[in-house]
Amino acid sequence: MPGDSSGCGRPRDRPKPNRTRYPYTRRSGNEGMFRPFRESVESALASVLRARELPIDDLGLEEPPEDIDAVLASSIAFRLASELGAAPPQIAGELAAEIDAGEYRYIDRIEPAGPYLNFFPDESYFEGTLKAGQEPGYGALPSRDTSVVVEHTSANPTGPVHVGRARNPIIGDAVANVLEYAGYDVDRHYYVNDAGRQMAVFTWAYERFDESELPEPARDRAEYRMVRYYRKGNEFLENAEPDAVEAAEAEIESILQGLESGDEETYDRVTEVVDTVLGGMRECLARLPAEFDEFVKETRFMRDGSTDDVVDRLKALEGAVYEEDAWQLEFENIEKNLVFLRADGTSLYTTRDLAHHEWKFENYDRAVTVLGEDHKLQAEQLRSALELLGSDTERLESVIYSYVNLPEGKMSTRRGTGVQLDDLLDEAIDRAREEVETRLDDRLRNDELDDDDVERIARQVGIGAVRYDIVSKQPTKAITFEWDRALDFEAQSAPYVQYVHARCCGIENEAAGIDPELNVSVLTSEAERELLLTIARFPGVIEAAADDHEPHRIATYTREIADRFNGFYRECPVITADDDATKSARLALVIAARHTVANALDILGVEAPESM
RNA sequence: GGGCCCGUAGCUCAGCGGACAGAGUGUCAGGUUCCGGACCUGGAUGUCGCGGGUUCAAAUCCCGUCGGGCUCGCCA
Repeated sequence: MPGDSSGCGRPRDRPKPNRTRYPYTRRSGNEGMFRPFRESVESALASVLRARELPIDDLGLEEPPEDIDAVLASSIAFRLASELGAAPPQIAGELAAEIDAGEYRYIDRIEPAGPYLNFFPDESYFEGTLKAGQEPGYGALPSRDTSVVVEHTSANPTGPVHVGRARNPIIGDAVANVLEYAGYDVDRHYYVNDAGRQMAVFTWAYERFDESELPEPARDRAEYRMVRYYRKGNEFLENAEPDAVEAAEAEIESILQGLESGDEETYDRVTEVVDTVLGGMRECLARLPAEFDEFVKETRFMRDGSTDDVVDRLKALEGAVYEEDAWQLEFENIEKNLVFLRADGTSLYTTRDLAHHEWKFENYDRAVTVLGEDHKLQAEQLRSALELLGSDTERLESVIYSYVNLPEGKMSTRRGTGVQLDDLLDEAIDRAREEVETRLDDRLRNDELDDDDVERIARQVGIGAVRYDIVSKQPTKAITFEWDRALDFEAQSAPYVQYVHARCCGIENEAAGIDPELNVSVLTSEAERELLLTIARFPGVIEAAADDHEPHRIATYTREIADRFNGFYRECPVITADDDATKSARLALVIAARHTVANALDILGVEAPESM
C-alpha cells in the first residue's frame, strides 16, 4: 500500500538514535537485475498469452531446480493443457517458439524443457549484476515511500532478559532490517508495559524492602539488582501472613489507582522503577545488538486520555456488554470476550494497547508486531477490536514465534528460573575465544592477530552464532535450549558465512595492485557464473523475506552464497590468475560477493568480520 | 475438552502446489609445494507422523487421527 493512508506528522522527523551498525547500506541501495529480469519474463509471457486470448493472472513463475541455470521458469503449460486440449510439453514448445527473446531485456533465450519453460539470462544480466555488486548497498530495494513501525521485544521491565524471550529481539531486529532493505521506512519500537499490576507490585516491593534483606545480585547491573526486590515481593505475597499480604495488596491497589487517575506522584514512583530496570535491560539488548528508535510507554495512552476515549467508543459498540461487574466486548468469531474495563473503572492491558495501536496507525502506514505465541489470542482480539473501532487492520501484521524452553520447563523472571541472555552471550564469547586461540597456531594466513583482534573475533563469532542459530529457523518451531546446540560453531552456523566474508577481505587485501574491472566476458567458468547468478538473486530474496516477514530465508540464502563462493574460491584463483583481465574481473566478483554476504549478514544482525 | 502452531535422513533444520525431497551434523574414504583448511571432494542414509480426499501434479491444500507445544484469567 504505497503512499500515505491517514496523512499526519510521522515520527520520522525526529532525529534517530545513533545506530552505528549500518555504516553504508540501506541508503544508497542498488536493486540489481533479478527483479528487472522477472519483469521482462512476466511481460514476455503475458504478451504471448494475451495474443492467444488466454488469462494472464497466473504465470506459474518459479525458480528452477539447482541443476538448471535458468533464472526463472514457468509451469504455465500445465494449466493450459486442458483448455487448449494439448499436452503440456507441446504447449511449452509452442509458447517458447512464439516469444522472441530478443524483444525483452535481459532475456537471452527461452527453452522448453518438457512441460516447463526456462528463461535464461543474457550477458547484460551478468554485467548488470557485477556492476550492481560493486556498490556497498547492493541488494537494498528502491524506497516504497511507506512507513512501518516494527514493535518487538516489549518485555515487561521486571528483570534480566532471559533466553526464553531472546527470540523476540533477534527475530524482531532482523524483520526490521529486512524491511529496511526492502525499501520501507522503518522505526523500531519497544512498548513498555509500565502500567500493569506487575509494575505496581514491583514499585511496592522496591519501596517496602531494604537491600540488606536481599541476596547478592547475579550481575552488577541495574536490572539484576532490581529484580531481587521483585522476586522478594512476589515471594512475600505468596507466603506472608494474611494480614501483611492484605496490607501489601492495598498498597499495590493504590498504586494502580494512582496510575489510572493520572496521579503525578504515583507515576513518578513507578517510573523510577521502570526506567531503572529498563535501563539495564537495554544494555543487555544492546549487546546483540538490538536497538530501538523509541520506547513507548503504555502510561502515555492513559495520561493523554486516549485510553478513556477508546473505552467510550468500545462501550458504544454493538458487541459491548456489561457482565459480571465488567465491561466486555463480544466478538463474532472469537469465543472469548475481551474485558476492557473493570468494575473499579481501571483499564486493562489490551484496552491500552488499543489506544497504542490507533496511535501507530496515525503515525505509520503499517505496523508489524513480533510476539510470542502465548500472546496470539490477545493479538486476535486486539485486531478484531481495532476493526470494530474503525481501523483498517490490513495495515497490522504479526510475527509469531514460539518460546525457547529449557529441558526442565519454562523460564520465569518472577521465579528466577532460566538462563539469562547475558550468560548465554558470555558463554558464547568464551567458547569462541577458545576456538580462535586453538586455531591461532595453525593459521595459514600470516597476519598476526593481536589480543584486541582475538577479542573482537570472539565477540563477532560468539554473538553471531547465537543470533544466527535463532534467526535461521522458522519462528513457529519450538526450541528446547541446550548449551552445546546453541553454541555449535560447526554446523550451518554464522562462522561458516563469516569466514567467507573474511576470505573475500583477505583476497582484496592481497590484491593491492589489481584494479577491479566489470568484465564478465572473461568470467566464463561454471563456478563464476553460478556465483554471479546467486549474487543476482539477492534482491529477490530480500523482497520475498520482507513480504512474508521471514528473515530466516536470508539465513538460508547466506549458506547458498557461501557454498557458491567456496566453489569459486576452489576453482578460480584471483591474485594468481593467468592474465590481468581475469584477475581484475575476478576481483570485481569477489567484491560483489563480499557486499552481498555483508549485507545478508547485516540483515540478520550478524557482524561480518574482516579477519577471523 | 475447544481453538491455534509444530511433526521431513540417527540429530538440527531448509523446501510449503510443480522438474529426481535438499543441506549441515554424525559416520566412512580422500584433499593444502597454489589468494585464509572455521575450507573442499566423494560414498551411505528417508513409508516427508499415520489414514483418507482434492488436483494433470501433494512434503506442500482439505478432512480425520496420533504425538508434542501454546492458549482458553476483571495477568501482561
